[in-house]
Amino acid sequence: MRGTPRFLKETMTDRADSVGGATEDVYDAHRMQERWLPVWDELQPFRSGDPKDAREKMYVLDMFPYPSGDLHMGHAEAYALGDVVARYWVQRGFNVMHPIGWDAFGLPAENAAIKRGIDPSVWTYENIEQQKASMRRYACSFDWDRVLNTCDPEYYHWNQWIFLQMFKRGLAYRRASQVNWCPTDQTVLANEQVVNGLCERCDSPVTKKKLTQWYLRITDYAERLLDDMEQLEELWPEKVLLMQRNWIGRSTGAEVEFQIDGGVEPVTVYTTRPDTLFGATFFVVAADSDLAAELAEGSPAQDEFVSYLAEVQKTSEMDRLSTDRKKTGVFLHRYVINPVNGERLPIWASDYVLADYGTGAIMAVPAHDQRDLDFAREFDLPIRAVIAADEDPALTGVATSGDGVLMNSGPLDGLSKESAIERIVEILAENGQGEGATNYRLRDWLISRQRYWGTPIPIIHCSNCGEVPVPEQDLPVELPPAADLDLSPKGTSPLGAAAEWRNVTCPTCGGPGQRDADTMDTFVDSSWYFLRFLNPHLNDGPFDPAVAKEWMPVDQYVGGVTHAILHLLYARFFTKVLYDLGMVEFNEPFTRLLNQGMVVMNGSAMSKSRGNVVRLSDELAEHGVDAVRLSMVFAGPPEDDIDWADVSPAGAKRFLARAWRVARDVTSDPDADASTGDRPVRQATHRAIADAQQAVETFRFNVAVARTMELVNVLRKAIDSGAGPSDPAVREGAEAVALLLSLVAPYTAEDMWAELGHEPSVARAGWPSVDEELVRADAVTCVVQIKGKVRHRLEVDPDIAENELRELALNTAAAQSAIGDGEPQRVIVRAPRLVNIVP
RNA sequence: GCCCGGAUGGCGGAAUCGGUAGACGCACGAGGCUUAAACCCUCGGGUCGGUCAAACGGCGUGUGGGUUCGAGUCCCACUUCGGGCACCA
Repeated sequence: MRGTPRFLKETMTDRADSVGGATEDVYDAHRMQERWLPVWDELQPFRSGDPKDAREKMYVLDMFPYPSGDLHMGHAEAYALGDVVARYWVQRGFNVMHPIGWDAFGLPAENAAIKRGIDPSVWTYENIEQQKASMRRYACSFDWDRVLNTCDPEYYHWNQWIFLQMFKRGLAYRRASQVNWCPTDQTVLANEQVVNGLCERCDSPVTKKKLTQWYLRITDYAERLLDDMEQLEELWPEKVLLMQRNWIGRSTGAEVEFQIDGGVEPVTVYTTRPDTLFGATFFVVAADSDLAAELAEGSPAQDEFVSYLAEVQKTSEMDRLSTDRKKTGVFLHRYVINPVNGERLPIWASDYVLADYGTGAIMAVPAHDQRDLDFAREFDLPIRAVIAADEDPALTGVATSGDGVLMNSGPLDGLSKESAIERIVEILAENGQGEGATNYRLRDWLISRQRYWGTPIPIIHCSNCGEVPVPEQDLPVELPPAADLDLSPKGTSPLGAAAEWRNVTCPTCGGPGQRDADTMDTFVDSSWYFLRFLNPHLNDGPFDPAVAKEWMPVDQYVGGVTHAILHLLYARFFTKVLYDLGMVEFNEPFTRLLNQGMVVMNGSAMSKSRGNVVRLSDELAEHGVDAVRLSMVFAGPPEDDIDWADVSPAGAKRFLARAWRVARDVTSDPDADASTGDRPVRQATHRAIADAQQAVETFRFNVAVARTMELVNVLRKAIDSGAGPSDPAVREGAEAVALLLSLVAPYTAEDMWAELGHEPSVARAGWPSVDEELVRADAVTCVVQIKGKVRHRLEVDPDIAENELRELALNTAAAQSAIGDGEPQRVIVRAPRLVNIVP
């Protein structure tokens, strides 16, 4: 201990010498860290690239970090948990690949650059070096030969390459649409950057703006993204699968064609309730759709429509989301014809219909859809019920949307909802007026960003040839130096000002062209990085398909639930695209997924503004790496949040010191024959190993630690007042503790291993084998219940026969007094644990 | 509003299949070691009653009901906390 006065240290050393001659007598976490780090650097116990390695392969992956400053408590938890899994499988004899890299592109680097006038790359690489050093000290079992940074041209080269493959197949395309716009930062925002309608950076209300942007056609994969989740059942948290299902949002219904009165082209609507078609009393198109503008053109309502649209565009996202907002809209003085009954329905434009879902137009059935009803009541439009119900929606203001018998619906009258849907789809199909259809909530992925620090989009715009892909041999398109550019937000990409970089000749016609000035969303980077780890420096492709066949898919992925939707969905999408390109033979990238919770403080997320940030570096300095890691792992189930206020790294350290002293106290030789040792101690040891093994494999790491603690308690007692320090069973137990602890507290485990006379590294020493004979108890306690209440306890042989146990139980005084003279009504025997007597 | 998940001592949490509720730890208390303190070692504790202490008994896993010989675990209703989605037709 660093603060221990000198004279005390000497006293303790004297005592140690008199006991057994151990070189160190005090558990000193910092001494251990200094002692073992260089040894591990030398041994590289977690290198995984040897082609001659015969061990079975296992790919364990932690979500890679964004390099914003040094590691924090969240990292400490995530990497401690991932490390337990990786180190466990190494001990079990697997060839574990456990790589790490940096998700190094992104806005914080650019913000820091603007603020301090330095190059984003300088800030980024400095942080990476700092985090790398911290991870090394934190004893993460990473394979340091596989490090990658997504901001390296050798990495984003392949972002561009994959983008071009998608572009060639029509999966990457540019279109104009309404996007989230931050008026302060003058930039487009991704959906995930809009928090409660506010810009996550500057908190200004987000509005919509029509811009031409690049998209990836993830909606083409909606069906497969949904269906392939079957493979992940039981292997991914149910919660994540559910969130993904909801996000994709499949719905089934029908598309119905409506003729515009006096028009030529029909308009199609999507509805999940085609059975209510006879209840349609008006028609609504999204105010910001092209169709609305076309219909308004030349109509008496044109001026009104134009000012309404302007109003809608100005409306902040926050207001738009408010639930009790009044419905607004404009009557376009145009009509559509209801295909089933020929009725003329007035067409309205409103912002409650979304331009980018379905067809951007709906048939309104106010009696059976709350939104339509609200709108109808606002503008005095007719309401016609077509499903029988007790209440009249026109009077109550509450739409009846449940099941019921159809009425006022011609051929559908008297049918149930289900059969009416079936029937109407048949009728529409026969008349060529519609068909059954499926729709998804999922939208195409907007990937272009007006930012500097990202992957340039490898497209050249040419006035003759249009969008021309940069030839593959010219990749990567590297970022121009930041020094000459103004990175401050101004609504267009900073790259636009890099004239020399931007103006190029068109690869197709040789005429003047301009590079696309936008960069890619950083989620592109993380959508395939797990494949790049296989060959992080490969020059002629993103990865080697043959190597991918050996290692992929990732056996165990570990990361925060914050990425439950976006990152995991995008990575699954990319994997399916690569499958279609013939580059991989699997269609799901992550076989098993473990979501760890967050580290919070006093119930809320740590943040500077709350002033409740616990600094990892302080905790490490005070308690040592192992104690912090152990605290994280022992605090509770990995998927639950950890409240640091409830965690005791001091207690963890106390336990580690206790374990360490047990190893130090062992006096037998390393080759002592355990089978001659004390049987109860041996039983405790083997039971602890068996339980811990089971617990680790089911992610109950806290339980594995508890079993290790129990074993240490048994060993402490055995040494002090039982079998004694020379008993071989005590050595066997201490060695088991070192091996169990090697997953959680690598320094302590290594030091114990050395104290026990073994060579490093304990991390590769192998998992102790369990002797089943020792796991079985010699005697178990059997409870005798009378009507389900415990009245007596018996010590019995674990293999006792049911009859025998029954007799024993019936002969107890408790049973006798309960039964009296007669026969018991019922006796339930569950040998060897329980007998329940019902008198 | 819709969809999920949870609720166990002062606290974090354990508890395969419905079968001894509260493992392990934190905090706390008592004792031992020590001139003393810290460290360390041992012991204690759900709660109410009972007792010098114990034995022993009643109650007890958010609330109310149900199924069962037996429920923290299964079913129904509710309370409450947390998460996701949110005008998706």
